[in-house]
Amino acid sequence: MRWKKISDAVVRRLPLYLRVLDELAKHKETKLISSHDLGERAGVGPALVRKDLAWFGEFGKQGVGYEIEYLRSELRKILNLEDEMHVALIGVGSLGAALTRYNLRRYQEDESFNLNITALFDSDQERWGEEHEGLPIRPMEDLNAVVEEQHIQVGIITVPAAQAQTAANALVAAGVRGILNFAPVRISLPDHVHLASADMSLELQRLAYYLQDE
Amino acid sequence: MRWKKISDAVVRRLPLYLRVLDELAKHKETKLISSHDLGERAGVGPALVRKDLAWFGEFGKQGVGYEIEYLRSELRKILNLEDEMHVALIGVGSLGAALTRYNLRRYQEDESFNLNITALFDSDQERWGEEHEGLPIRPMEDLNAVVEEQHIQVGIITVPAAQAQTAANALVAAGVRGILNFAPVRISLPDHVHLASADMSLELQRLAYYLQDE
DNA sequence: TAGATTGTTAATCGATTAACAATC
DNA sequence: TAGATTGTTAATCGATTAACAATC
Repeated sequence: MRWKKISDAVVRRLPLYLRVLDELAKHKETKLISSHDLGERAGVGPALVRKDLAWFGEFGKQGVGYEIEYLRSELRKILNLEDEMHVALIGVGSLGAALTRYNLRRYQEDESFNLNITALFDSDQERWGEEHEGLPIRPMEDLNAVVEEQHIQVGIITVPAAQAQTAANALVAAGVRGILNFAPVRISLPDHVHLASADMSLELQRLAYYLQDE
Repeated sequence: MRWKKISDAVVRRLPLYLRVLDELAKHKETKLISSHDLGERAGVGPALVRKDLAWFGEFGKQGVGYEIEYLRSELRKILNLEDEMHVALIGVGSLGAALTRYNLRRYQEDESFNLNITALFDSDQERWGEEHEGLPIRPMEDLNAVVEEQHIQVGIITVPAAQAQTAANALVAAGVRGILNFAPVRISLPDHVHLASADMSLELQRLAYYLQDE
């Protein structure tokens, strides 16, 4: 599939829409949804919902709305969630271990959740061979080989801040094309590798701002 | 302090700037930084750095730049990070426990990090009384009392998706004014309570989009 | 003084919202 | 047919960038 230059603001909303549709599909109460209703549930205006979807095709019927199952399946195609995506996690401290557990559980419980952590790495020699959720903790030296073998496309970084850039470099060198960073530092990546970040301390500091006065 | 309607886009960048300044202050190699250099390290254009800061005052000197220590201390005031902020965490599963550990460590190691988890809650009776990182796990019934006693202003939600809204409601009722949500659902809050979210699955789904073709 | 860099205004760019013809 | 809702274009709104006078 190929659409030219969709803005990131649009791409960020697609998973929100998908989540609403997943929920509705599960309950099977209705077959149809309007842009108004979908927008309300996703926290987005109705015009924006229609505009976002229109970038990718015509999925609705005038006067009727969108068929939930159909739109859901189209969104899964658009987001590239049809095939399983393999993920490597670097840094099996308590946060890394928790995310692994959390992800595995979601993967097992939700048949349509295709994002799966399949390999764990840690630089601490003491941990090598240890198992978490059935996965062995491997040395960083194995990264290249495992990424190739398991067709890993994404890496999650849960190492301390000081080691995050090194971990990112190793992932990039191994051929990963997306990185989700939990470490509280900015990491630099070449243009062809995409970055997502989940930086709790930035979010908390932002909240602190809004707690002032009033 | 009171500035009228600063856009959220601006507020989100302030912690990035602060992080750069913290780092520079630690190494003590230079006393001054230009908007160009600060922007480069934070991943933001120089004009935008100056414009962002100018919302709050005049912190630089023409021809010279910004004094690192001074700007850092001003940003800490602006972001409301001077006083300690107490945080309650709801849902002490592996993720909640990991975040507690992670936060406590940061709090202990970094003298200027003032965000501190001081109370843990879980709805599972089995866990009550159990200790994590020196904090007892409490029943939700205690929330109101503890929030008041400990002057808790922010709540972190790490319960399963199905219980996230209930947890949020309880936090709001207890008087919390900011919530950081890790559960993969949208939660609704009254206008006076601010929301931050760290939703790993949304980020991974977004990455999946960018992994397509090329 | 000459060079550098701020604070700020004006210009540009991009994203959201409003409006409406098409049509189910 | 009448009512509803899409897809899309035009209008608005907001955020970023460029430019430059002020001044250290």
